[in-house]
Amino acid sequence: MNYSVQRELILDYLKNTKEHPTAERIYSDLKEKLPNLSLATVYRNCNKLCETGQVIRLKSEGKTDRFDADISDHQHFICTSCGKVLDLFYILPDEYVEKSLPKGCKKSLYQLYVYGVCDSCNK
Amino acid sequence: MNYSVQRELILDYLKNTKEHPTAERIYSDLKEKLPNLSLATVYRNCNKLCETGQVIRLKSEGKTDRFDADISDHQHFICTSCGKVLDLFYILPDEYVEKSLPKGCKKSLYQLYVYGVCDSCNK
DNA sequence: ATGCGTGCAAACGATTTGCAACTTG
DNA sequence: CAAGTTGCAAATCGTTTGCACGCAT
Repeated sequence: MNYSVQRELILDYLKNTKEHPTAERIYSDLKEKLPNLSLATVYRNCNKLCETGQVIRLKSEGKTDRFDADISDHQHFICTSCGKVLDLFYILPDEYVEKSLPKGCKKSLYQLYVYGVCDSCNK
Repeated sequence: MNYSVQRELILDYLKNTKEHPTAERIYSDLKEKLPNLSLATVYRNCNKLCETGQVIRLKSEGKTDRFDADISDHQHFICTSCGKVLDLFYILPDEYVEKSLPKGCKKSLYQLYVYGVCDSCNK
């Protein structure tokens, strides 16, 4: 994989946010620095970064996927009211998950989504 | 919400399968009994059944969502090779999940997706 | 020089919507 | 009769792809 300015900036952007942004969001925010960035490039790079394991793709409440460059062991809370995604530091006990797998299945990773209403929406 | 034959058959169909079918699948299978069923009707009814909590919508590996009328406390294993979705009977300890929530957040439900390779794909 | 990455516009595929006709209560 | 539901086709929207050009190695 060759170096590219776009990819570097996208990864930087993702590493410096806690927002779990959509591709569209990454695109519009980076457009300032890279005026002729295209949305397709954002998608292409996010996909590559996912393949290399540097980024995680999240299925959020709506239809739009979100991206996260925090690849440490953590899960997500999704607000069903505003759609916001927050980090959740609940770690599942591996042995138990392992035991509950259907026969013959090998697990690679898991994602836990907790749905609910966030602090600000509760008011 | 009024009664409708279509909705009843869709719910019946979902209750009698372990396949976690896509809308397309429900549509083509029910087409035999209801020759002029339309895909839009399947989506409309699955959405309504989700709203009333009788059905759960699953974000699967690919882009197509799947539906599940088993609303008991269970989770899902997704095969990254063939896309199959299997039930997983691992129950998260509620109190721990509760404790890990960001401040002020109220949880309603959670979904755990374990990714990996299933028995048949392992061979 | 060769191939990888880009921007653009067009294509794609899953899901939703507007509408007129038909059921349901 | 009023409101909810349907089938159809068209619209929408997130995401991907083909292409010609430019940059990395």
